[in-house]
Amino acid sequence: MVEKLIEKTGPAVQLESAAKTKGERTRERIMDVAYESIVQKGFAATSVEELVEAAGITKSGFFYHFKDKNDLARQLFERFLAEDEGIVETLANRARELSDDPLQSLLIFLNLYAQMMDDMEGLHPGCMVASVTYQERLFDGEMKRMNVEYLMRMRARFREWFDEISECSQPRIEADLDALSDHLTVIVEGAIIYSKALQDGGLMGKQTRLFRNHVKLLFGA
Amino acid sequence: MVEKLIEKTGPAVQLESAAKTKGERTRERIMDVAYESIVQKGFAATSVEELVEAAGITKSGFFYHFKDKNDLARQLFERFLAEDEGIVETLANRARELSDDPLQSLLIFLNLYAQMMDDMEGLHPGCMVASVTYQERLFDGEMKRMNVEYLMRMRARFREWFDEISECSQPRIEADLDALSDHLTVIVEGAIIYSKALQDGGLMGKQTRLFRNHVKLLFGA
DNA sequence: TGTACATCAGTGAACGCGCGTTCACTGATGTAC
DNA sequence: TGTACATCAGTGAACGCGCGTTCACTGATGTAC
Repeated sequence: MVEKLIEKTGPAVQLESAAKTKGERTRERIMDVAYESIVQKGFAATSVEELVEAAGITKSGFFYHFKDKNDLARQLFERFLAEDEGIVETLANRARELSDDPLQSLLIFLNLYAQMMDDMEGLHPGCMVASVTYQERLFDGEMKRMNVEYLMRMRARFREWFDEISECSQPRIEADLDALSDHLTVIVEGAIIYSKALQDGGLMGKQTRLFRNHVKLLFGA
Repeated sequence: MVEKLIEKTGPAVQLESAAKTKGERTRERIMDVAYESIVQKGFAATSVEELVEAAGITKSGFFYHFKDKNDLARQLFERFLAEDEGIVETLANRARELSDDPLQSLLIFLNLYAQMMDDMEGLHPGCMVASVTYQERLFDGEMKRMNVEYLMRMRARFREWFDEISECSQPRIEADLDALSDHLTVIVEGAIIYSKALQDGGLMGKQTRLFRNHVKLLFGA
């Protein structure tokens, strides 16, 4: 078992997931059903009772794994943010490999991102951000801080990218690069709400491609 | 009193608001404090108790005005949708008056809309859409239907505008006009979440102006 | 103008249900000697 | 290899609190005659 793990070159998260104990599996099962329920009904409307029923344990079993209900929310949010940033990181790296030109690589990235959304065709982890934001009072300040820091990292990432692009090609009209750096996240968050309301999973990919068009028009030859 | 009302040329809603009875004033006071609380903490986290305390009545007084808690949500959502569409209608009409060219009038509209957001600098009624969407299970199907119909009317409104624009000036690159018609609503919804999370009211106006830039780049000379 | 009745706009107390949380206990698994 | 102990991963029952909701009642205002 140990030898097999050492052969792996993946991140720490993979090592952990391979060496799951019974307790860890249960804990993750709770988090899985909780995630599903929270993005669909919101945190307040998700009861511990229904979670433990879906996870096949008792209520007290839940409190063995989580200090209280907020603790579950915090851990869920943490896991989601890590996943989401992992995806963006992966797609960004792939896009960078496919082109040396920053504009081209961003356009490739946006295509990859939009494609991923098309494939998802249902729940997007980004729901969590909106969920947390709309019920912030329920959660502790730590979650709010995590949320802000996540958004700032996203902003910084795209701001850098746009700075690189600006060095090569100048924008067709004056551009607010800070606002533009937030724009993708804003669009994705909005598209999630919209697609949830209309029950139309194809919307998110389309909205992302509009942002791609925008960038293309702004910096394209 | 009556003569004064007849002189008014405003919409029916103004006539109503001028002839408020005591009960209607209380009802609206409840709705005002409820609105504030719901967009800040969500519907589930807003208790009837705190609402009646803020409104200065007793719990039973609340149930004199509303059948149950969902009834409050439904009435609030109805009021919000009417308000929001009123604003869009007003700004659109003003923009149409200021220019005969559909592209120019849309650009003017977007400026007016962005300016309104700058002035608001805090809560935007659009919060309600996200609030409802994220807690849909709590509400009845009627609210969901209202939400969908609202979004479809917004889509249709902008779709028409873009069709007009397309007749005059052709897009610089191929454009998905349906997606583009949703784009403003998507951006506004996303920007509300973003600005709530970051406590930065200036974001919504900036994000709206990005959409304006997008349209300008796409159809501009 | 006064009286009788109806409606409006609530009050106050109580209820019951579900929720998050606790606590004493337990069988299974792991570890030391 | 067997025994003693510790930790893991829970169980089951109970609790108390707050919430939405109900219901009998009431003072103030409006209306008919």
